[in-house]
Amino acid sequence: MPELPEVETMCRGIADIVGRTISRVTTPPCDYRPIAINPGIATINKRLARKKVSRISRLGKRVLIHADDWALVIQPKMTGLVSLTDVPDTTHVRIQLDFRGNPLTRLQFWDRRGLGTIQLLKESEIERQLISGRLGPDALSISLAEFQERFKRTKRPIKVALLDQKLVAGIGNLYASEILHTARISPLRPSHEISAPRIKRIYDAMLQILWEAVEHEGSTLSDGTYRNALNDPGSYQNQHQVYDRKDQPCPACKQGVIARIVQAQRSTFYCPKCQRM
DNA sequence: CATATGTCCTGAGAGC
DNA sequence: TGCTCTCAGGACATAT
Repeated sequence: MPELPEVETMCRGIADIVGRTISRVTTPPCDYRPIAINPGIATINKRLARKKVSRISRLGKRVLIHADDWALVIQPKMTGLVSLTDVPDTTHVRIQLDFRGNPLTRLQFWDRRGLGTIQLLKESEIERQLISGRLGPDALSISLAEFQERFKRTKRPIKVALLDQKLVAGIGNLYASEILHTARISPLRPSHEISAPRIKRIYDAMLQILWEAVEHEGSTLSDGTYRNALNDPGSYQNQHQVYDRKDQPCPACKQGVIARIVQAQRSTFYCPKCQRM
């Protein structure tokens, strides 16, 4: 489940295509239902062929490939992978970019479950289509003051609020549990009831966890599909304190036992002993 | 407006 | 062994 650290790793992994000229964009034949792609592949190919990639950027959990005044926006969602090297199989490749020059370089977006999406947007449309009303500030750049302000305004449990991309962009189900464990805050606590110093603890934990996870190139879970640009797994899964560790002892307080609960139809893992407030 | 719920999708793993 | 069933969750659509 690519969240901010995994998507950031994907972006860094494809940095080599900056400066390269796209020769063509294709969607390989696929037996599965076609992925959501807008506009169609023929239009995308027409607009991007012969254009030079100017930069790569990330918006929350999306990868943006900029060329000319276009941005190809890839949203990996659950099982998507953007890579210049081998993807797990050839049957779930959803889009491929070929480049002039070295024919071995090609970028593939692979997505087994096909929940991911692909959009081609004018640079000038990014703000209106992707950001305003949809995405809050990025988790790695939001200020403490803005973070406190935003989480003061919702009554939902803090875990559920952390997943709302309109409040802060980039946190997903795995890192939300890890962040709250490091901050020693109960995932059940209504966000607006949490004191400013405790919200600061969550903010600090968010930056610490996300940056550490970026350094570890993300988390590769038991399904093994998430890989970095060299097709190696990430290593942050070895640092997980609570995620998917139900019934194991809490690594922090050594007294509690990790519990799994369900909030907003998502698993939450936490230590009821040391995350009481 | 704020919040809650349903939906999409595939394949791993559980259980019998 | 082979079958059926459940579950994983990001983000949008729709309902309350």
